[in-house]
Amino acid sequence: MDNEVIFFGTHENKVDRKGRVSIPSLFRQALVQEPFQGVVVYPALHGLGLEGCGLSHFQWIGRHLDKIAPFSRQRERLTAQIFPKARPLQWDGTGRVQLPADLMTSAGIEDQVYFCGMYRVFRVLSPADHEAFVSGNKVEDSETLDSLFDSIEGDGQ
Amino acid sequence: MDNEVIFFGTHENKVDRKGRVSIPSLFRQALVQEPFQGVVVYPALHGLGLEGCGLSHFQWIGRHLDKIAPFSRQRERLTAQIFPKARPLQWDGTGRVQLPADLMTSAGIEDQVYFCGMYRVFRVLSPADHEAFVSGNKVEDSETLDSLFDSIEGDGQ
DNA sequence: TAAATCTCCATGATATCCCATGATCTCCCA
DNA sequence: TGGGAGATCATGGGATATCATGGAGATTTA
Repeated sequence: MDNEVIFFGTHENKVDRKGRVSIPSLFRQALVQEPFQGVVVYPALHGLGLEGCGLSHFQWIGRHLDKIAPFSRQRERLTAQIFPKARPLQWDGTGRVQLPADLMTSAGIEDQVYFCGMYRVFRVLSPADHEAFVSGNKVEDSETLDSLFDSIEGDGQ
Repeated sequence: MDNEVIFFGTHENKVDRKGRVSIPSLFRQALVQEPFQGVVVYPALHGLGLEGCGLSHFQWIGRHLDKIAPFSRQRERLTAQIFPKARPLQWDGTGRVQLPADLMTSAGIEDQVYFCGMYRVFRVLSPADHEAFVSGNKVEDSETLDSLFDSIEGDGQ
């Protein structure tokens, strides 16, 4: 394939009683060229479940934060939203990672998860959240947060 | 010839009981110069069946998403509409790919499909959908989503 | 020392590879 | 112009590899 990291498709996997999950093979293939053979996982910004990505995309997110004034409340809020709960998870020889208990709790994940490819990132959802996700029923965030996120610019043209 | 990818014609192929389909030889020839020897397939945005294209055209779609604010709701909605159901399918030595079960289900595909060349993309349709497609009877999508996609600009000129 | 984490191996299901077959198409020469 | 040899293509089936998953044992951490 190409060297661009893109996450495709929906993959239903089990969480065993030790909290291990297989990262879908397609996702690992997308990340083979990354220096860190693993994923970074954090609570999703808009409502449902967890979000994950490769380490280098996580660094790219950080660079977007760098565009915001260093001591502003906005920067602090966004940073607080992502980093304290984010974890780099390295997969083992069989492609599994161990989901931290606090992330599982905050996402309502128990013994089954859905991995949803979302271009540069992916979602990790409980069955219930996945159901809501595909049917378009979103849990609404606070308007305040929304407007914060919307204020960050894209790559432009 | 040029290196420009264009899909021509209509091709009727069988889906075997393993879910394999031959990608029409003409389509594969159109993609010989692509780095990824396969196609990306996803539910058609406007109505019927599945849509497919080469990876680089799909990446071009992604680059439009990159123009949208990274954490915005609009970006997330557009992404969620395409990527969780999109799959890169690499063809084997005989030019066949394996159609994922969820895509077959969502497109009502069983043991026979029609490939319709549509310039830069192509359709993969069940016999019934193909019938409706050629006779011009479209199933309409939600207006909301349509207007979202329509708001994305082309390359201009 | 108990709990948690990691490594390694086994297993069933699934997807992929490889070869065979007939049908169609192309090409070349009578 | 016709017809036969060879190539290409779609398709079928068996063999093989990959993947997700479970569990035992080793290693680390608290």
